[in-house]
Amino acid sequence: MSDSTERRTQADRRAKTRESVLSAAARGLSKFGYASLALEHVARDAGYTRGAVYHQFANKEVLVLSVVEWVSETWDEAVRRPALAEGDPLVSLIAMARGHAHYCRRSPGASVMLTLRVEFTGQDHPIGRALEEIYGRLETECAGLIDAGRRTGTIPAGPPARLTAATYLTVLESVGIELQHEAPHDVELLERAVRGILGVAPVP
Amino acid sequence: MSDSTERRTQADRRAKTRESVLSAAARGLSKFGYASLALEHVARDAGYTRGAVYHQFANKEVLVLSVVEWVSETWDEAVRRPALAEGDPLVSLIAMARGHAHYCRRSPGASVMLTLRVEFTGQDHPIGRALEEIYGRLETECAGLIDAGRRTGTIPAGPPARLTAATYLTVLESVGIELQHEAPHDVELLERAVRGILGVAPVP
DNA sequence: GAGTATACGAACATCGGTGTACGTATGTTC
DNA sequence: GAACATACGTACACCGATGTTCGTATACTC
Repeated sequence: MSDSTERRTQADRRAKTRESVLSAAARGLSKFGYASLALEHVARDAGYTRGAVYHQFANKEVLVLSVVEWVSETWDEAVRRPALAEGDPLVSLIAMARGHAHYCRRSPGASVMLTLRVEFTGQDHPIGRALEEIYGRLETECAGLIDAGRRTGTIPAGPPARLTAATYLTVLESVGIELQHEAPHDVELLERAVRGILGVAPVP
Repeated sequence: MSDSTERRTQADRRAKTRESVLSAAARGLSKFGYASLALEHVARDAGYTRGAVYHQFANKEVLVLSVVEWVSETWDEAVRRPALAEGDPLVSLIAMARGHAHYCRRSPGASVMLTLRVEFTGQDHPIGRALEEIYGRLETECAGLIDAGRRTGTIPAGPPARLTAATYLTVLESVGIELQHEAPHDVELLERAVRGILGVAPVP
């Protein structure tokens, strides 16, 4: 009988377990944050015990770092790349905002990143450093887009590109999460905020 | 000898201790959040031991609730009231944003509130409820301002006032904190974001 | 100034959570 | 199918942090 509990190969079994645990850990992190995240709860939520979790991940820190990496890659594919595929810098920045709002609707990924960032900023911790790395790269890239748009003339002059980019990203994150269950106004309000930061006129 | 360690009356002594502990707890919360906040660290930072803390506050939860109340009242006086003193609703909303940016520069209060809100949203916890209470009132008030401004015509139509207010407050909080060490661009970028959300033209 | 209340420190009991050691069951290789 | 490797569960040791108890010093009352 080809029951659902049938997992033939070990690689399959391993992959399925890791995915379940990563997903449960992501949900847990978005609700409880790192410090209050109990691996017992994560394991239960994934349908296993802590033994399985510790078999797949060396420790709590490694598990969460894996979640961060996983979320980061997912977001890259779903939001960043499609937005960058647009030709114009301004169009890219707005597309990224709208794409992010849609991403927040269906994935706890953004909540995970925000929660961890709030928890670890100002600390000296591997997870904090991993987040800084990811956000730093993104900030640099967005600053580049802003600079390009300003040279082209589609984006008016304003505060330093780096700070404008930091503001842009912070707003993306917080507003996307705040309004994640308020479609369709999430997209509308996020675009309004972003246009304001960039200094371009409101949509008509 | 009138040394600095001289505290005559008991009420004075008590008040001084409570203030020191509250202030240390606020700094600690903004850095570590609730779960990772060790009362040993707070007491040390305030110049006492845990014994003093537990003498003044029943437990960790009560201490943090006191911090929340204290921050809330401080913010009210420094930011909300002066802004509401302005006649026009739109002017009030912008004044509140600018005032908040200044508040973030000098006080960890906003960081405390953000950290706690991220940590407790989605939980059923007294601290979470206290925050909901405070933010709910503020949101209602801001929604009222937006409605008023729209009736007057200084604020153009847009998404529901309640959601617009929620977005406004989220942005206030996150941007204020993100740029707290980036004067003078903090005020500039925060005003840009807020104007965008409200749908009013960028400042010239 | 003797007695009482308040402020604070020190030591202890307790608990939730992490990480580890070990046992069992399910695949894999020859 | 026998020997081995991998997946997972169970039980235990350990640690940090909370909250409580009790002792001591400082302020108030009469």
